[in-house]
Amino acid sequence: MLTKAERTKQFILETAAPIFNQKGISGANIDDVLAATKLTKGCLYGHFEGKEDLALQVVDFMLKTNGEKMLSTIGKGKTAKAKVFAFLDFYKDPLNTYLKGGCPIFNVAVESDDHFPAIKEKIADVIRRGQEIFIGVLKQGIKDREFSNELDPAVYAFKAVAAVEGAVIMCRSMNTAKPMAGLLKNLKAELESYAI
Amino acid sequence: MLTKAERTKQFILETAAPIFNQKGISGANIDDVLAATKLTKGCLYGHFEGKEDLALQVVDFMLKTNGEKMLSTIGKGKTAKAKVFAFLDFYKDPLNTYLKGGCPIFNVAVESDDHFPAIKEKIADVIRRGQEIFIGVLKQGIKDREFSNELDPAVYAFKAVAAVEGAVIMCRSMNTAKPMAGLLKNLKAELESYAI
DNA sequence: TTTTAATTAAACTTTTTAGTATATTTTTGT
DNA sequence: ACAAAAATATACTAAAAAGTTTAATTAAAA
Repeated sequence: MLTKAERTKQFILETAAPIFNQKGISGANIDDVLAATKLTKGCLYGHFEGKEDLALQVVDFMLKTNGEKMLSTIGKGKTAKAKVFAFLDFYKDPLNTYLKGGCPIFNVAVESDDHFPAIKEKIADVIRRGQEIFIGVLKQGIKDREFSNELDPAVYAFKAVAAVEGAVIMCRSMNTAKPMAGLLKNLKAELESYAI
Repeated sequence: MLTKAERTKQFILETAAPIFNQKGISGANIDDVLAATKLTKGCLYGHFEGKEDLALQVVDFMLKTNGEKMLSTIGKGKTAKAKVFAFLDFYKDPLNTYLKGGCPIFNVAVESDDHFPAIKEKIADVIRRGQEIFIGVLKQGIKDREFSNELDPAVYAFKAVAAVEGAVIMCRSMNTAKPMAGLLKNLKAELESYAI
């Protein structure tokens, strides 16, 4: 069992995550977190060195959580096609993401791009690992004769992620999930066009 | 000719734009702008009411500039296909965007999503108008027998923008333009598969 | 059931950033 | 050349956010 301190720290991270995901690292502030957790400064500073430390750990928490959810989602698919479809459907309701504020990877990617090099590198790692996994699934699908070898795993994996994530941002801005549905149908149809 | 005041204001906007585009609205600060412009507070506050006013006008400036560049780019294409290709190539070098820091539309979209409703609405308008134009080009292409009517203009337009913009973010994070090349080739090939 | 760990409460200091004021100097358009 | 406009220099104030301190209280693990 977790100690009280560990549970509190976890609770802070869980509560701070949507705040940072929505307002960004620069936009979020300690008082927001204190208000949301209803903890005091003394307590928060007992668990984190300061805002920078908190921000870093919140980012780590969001990436870890996102990775787990994603892996568990695609893990449910037995075939390569099922895994890809599961991935595609992960953000099928972009207005209502499991973590308030959209996809943390891309939110943090945009903000860290130019002036948080350490965080940027973490995001880059996550993206690269995601691509490797996606490509691996597609290659397995080709090996298993699920897909023809006309399918280019690297290109499809990159396109699928870029398109879905770009779509999340567009849909959230326009406040409509509609175009996402058409996109997912299209990306699924494209994959199926390679089915043997 | 512009008055001195108008030229200075324009200069401030031009200089502040990359700062806001890179650091975000929350992350950018007045002193950054003063340092970059080498102007004094008295001067800056003579042209803008405060940071919020500056941020708003910087966003307007970025969106206007982006729109002009984009329109002029696709305007160079004579055929629908050429126009779409021109759009696709707009961010073919995502590490080196005309405005430092990547695409301002998506950067601002991500940041404004949850806590700058007025700016969010501006971005949504820009995205909607962009989609309308893109769809219009594709419809014209179908009308002109450039493309078969199997092509779904709304779906392709949305996918192309989402994918390219998502790719810009991914490439910038990973510090490589490589996957963008594969994506563009693929999106072009897909469009050409509808050529009559 | 202690005693150790965690948390609160409240009043602070510090730092950063935004914003103001004004007399002086420089530039511009006429 | 001159009056108006623009920008500077300097020295502020104000506000917001970060971070500190410590004694008192509460809750948890041994």
